Amino acid sequence: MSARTEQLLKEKKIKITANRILILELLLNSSHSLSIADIEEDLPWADRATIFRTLKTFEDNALLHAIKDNEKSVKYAVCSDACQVDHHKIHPHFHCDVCGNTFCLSEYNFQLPQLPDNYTANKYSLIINGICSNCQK
Amino acid sequence: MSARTEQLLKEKKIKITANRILILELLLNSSHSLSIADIEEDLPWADRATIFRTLKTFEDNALLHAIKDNEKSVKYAVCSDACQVDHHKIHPHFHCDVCGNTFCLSEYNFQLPQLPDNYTANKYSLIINGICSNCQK
DNA sequence: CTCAAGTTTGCAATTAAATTGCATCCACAT
DNA sequence: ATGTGGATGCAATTTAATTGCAAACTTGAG
Repeated sequence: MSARTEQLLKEKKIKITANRILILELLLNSSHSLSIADIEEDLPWADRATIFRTLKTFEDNALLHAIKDNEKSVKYAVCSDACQVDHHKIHPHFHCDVCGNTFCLSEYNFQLPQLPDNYTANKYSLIINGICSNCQK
Repeated sequence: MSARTEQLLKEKKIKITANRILILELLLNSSHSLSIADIEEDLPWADRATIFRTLKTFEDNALLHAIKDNEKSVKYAVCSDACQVDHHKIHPHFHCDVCGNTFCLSEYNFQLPQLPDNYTANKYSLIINGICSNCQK
């Protein structure tokens, strides 16, 4: 287990188990967000329900966030440091329509839109669809 | 059939049928976006598959857009005039965590974020979660 | 080090949404 | 008026998300 993995789990007081270590490290080392199916593929011995509940635990503890891009299934990405500073605020993600990957762009700030009167916002989620650098012809 | 409904369908060269008229008018008259289940409830005699395919037709013709908020099912909203001007660009939506409704805020502009090098964007979808004016205590 | 208490896990089953096949029906251009 | 391609209804299927339960773990107290 890497120091970062251990630190993240202890910080959030999440009990350390083999599944959690492996799932978290998979997410930490991935350049893009992963679906439950993606994780199942990378950890074939792991149970879908366990993955599901592990991700839920991580999400409840603000270790990662769920992203709904244009694919059928929800994807998950670990919060970057920048993102963790203010977990509930800004989540820009880029979904490549060619490779289908979704990348976290939490370091790219944007201007929050003005809301109608009496509306209050807790969380902003921005999905940008397009073509990533790898897929440019 | 209202003049607007007829105009929208003819403009997009979509064959006019009873289902399409009713589904489109339902969406046009709704203050918030609707799921397939919502439409089924409002038009109890209508078939789920027909609603599904009707919405798909509308979406393919840029008459409406699909929104994935935090609920289980996808919702649909007719593009506002402002939105239609540049259909593929900006779609801010507000999802109220109390009543569960999702409102289209296409008239509220925001600043597009800067993208990493060699990324190109086709479409931006912004979901804002919070509390709408009706649900404020 | 050992054990109890509370969590997590694996398996199987369920829920619920999205999607499709196919035969029939309908809108509309001619 | 009519033929044709597209639209519809029904039933079934696919697929993702979610839960129940018993067994296996993790951890803190002794």
